Amino acid sequence: MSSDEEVWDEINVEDKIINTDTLKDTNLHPETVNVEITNETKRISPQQRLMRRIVHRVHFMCLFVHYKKFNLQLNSSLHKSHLLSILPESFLNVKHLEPKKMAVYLKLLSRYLHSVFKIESLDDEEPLGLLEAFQQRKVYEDQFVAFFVIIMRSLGLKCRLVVSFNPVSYKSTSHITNPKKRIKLDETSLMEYPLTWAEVLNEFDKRWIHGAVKDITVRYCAYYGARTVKLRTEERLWDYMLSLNKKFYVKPEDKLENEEFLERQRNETLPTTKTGFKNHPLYVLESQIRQNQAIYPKTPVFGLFNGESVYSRSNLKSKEAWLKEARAIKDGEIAIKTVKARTLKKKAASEELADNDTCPLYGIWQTRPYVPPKVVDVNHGKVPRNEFGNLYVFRPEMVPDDCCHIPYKGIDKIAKKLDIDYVDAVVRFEFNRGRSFPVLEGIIVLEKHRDILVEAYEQVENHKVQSHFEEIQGKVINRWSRLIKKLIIRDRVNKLYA
DNA sequence: CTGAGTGATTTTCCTTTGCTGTCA
DNA sequence: ATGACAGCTTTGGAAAATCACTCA
Repeated sequence: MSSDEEVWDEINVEDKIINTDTLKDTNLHPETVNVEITNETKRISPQQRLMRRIVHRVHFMCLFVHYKKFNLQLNSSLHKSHLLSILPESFLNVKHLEPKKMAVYLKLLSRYLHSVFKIESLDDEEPLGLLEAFQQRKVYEDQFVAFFVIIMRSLGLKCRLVVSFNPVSYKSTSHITNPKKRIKLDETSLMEYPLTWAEVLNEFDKRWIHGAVKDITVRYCAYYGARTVKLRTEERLWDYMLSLNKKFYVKPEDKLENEEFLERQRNETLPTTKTGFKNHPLYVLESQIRQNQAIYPKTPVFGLFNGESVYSRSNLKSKEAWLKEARAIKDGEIAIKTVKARTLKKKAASEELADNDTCPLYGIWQTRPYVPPKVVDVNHGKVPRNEFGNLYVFRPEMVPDDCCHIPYKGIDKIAKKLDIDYVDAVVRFEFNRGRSFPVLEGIIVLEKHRDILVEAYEQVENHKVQSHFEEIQGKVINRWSRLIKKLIIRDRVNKLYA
């Protein structure tokens, strides 16, 4: 980690991206040059902001990948046997200890490991690998924690490597030039759980890496909702990285912990400042309600802040936006709010429709899960379709019963050839030339046709690959035979006339 | 030092079903 | 002939967030 950081420290983000665009802007207003220059120096330019964001992201991803790999190393049986070999016998019997005894045990183990390994800082030297570090009994802090985790895991205890990321922030230069770092083995939280922990603690973002990856920040931040969450700049990137590692089942201890996290969030004390309420994940003040938000129901009131009631937050969405989440508006529901809608330019101005300029918004309590259209008769039936002759499949659950989505390119032609009824699948909308257009990916067919279609598709694809191969093979053979014929001719000519 | 307030600037939100020319 | 496909052009206005600052 420290090596990563050194690398980042060397990059002076500010200096590299000053280009002519910013100068051009200042020159546009010669009469206000002074103002412009002070603004220019005080506020970072869009280019700088972009660069910082990229640096932030790359740093974040490097940390993520580094620790994921690091953690995988900790399961190696070689490391396990090495570490177990230096452990006194008294440490080996650790299963089924009471939480309190466990805490004592962990303290002793930690003390013992400290006596064996010398912890070095990583200032100048190239860090040693885990194996060399073990042999030389010299480790840096990450490795010390790693050894702890290895021992725990080889003794059959569940142990996480907890890593707190502190990627360079793009919000303030001080973070880029002086990243503060604090790594320590925290033993207090070990007391609370029968599970064993090793953690590497850092300033705000705390992540769990353990094959699967999990965000456990809530446990460590007192003001998670009011403060910490807002320091996150790349929530979408994080969600994406997590989704790559998602496990498809929830282990019992995870379930328990997830509940604990929810509980912790709920129990977090109300923010004490107005800014603390701004964009708080749970609470909202009526005066801060946004255009696409509403307070419903008006109970419970969580408390008072400056004489204002504190409510829970609920977002409103348009019918179309709900559909993208596979939810439909219940019958007879009336919009909570109405906002101005963006009416796209009609082809002819005269066709302008008057009723199109508002957008009704609904809350989640006014919706139900989307029910896809039914196949009328499975035996002879056709795939249902909407007024445009296709189907919305924004989410997997939006595929009608007895139907399936085959997302292969070119599969529609095969279905057509086999005379199988199908409809195009609309997976999202995209904007182009000021208008939105559906993006089609694959087709929807009756479930009973799936196998025959996929088989046919594979055959066609195989055939394509095969014929491409044969084409190339033919060319190669042709060239070789021409070359050899010509060589034979040359040889004969040489013999006859040389 | 902290948080409310401020103005300039950036981001988000809303929407929702082509056209044309080229080439195999 | 037919159909696949690339290139086209790149909404737009309002509201809210964000940033970098000031001030109490």
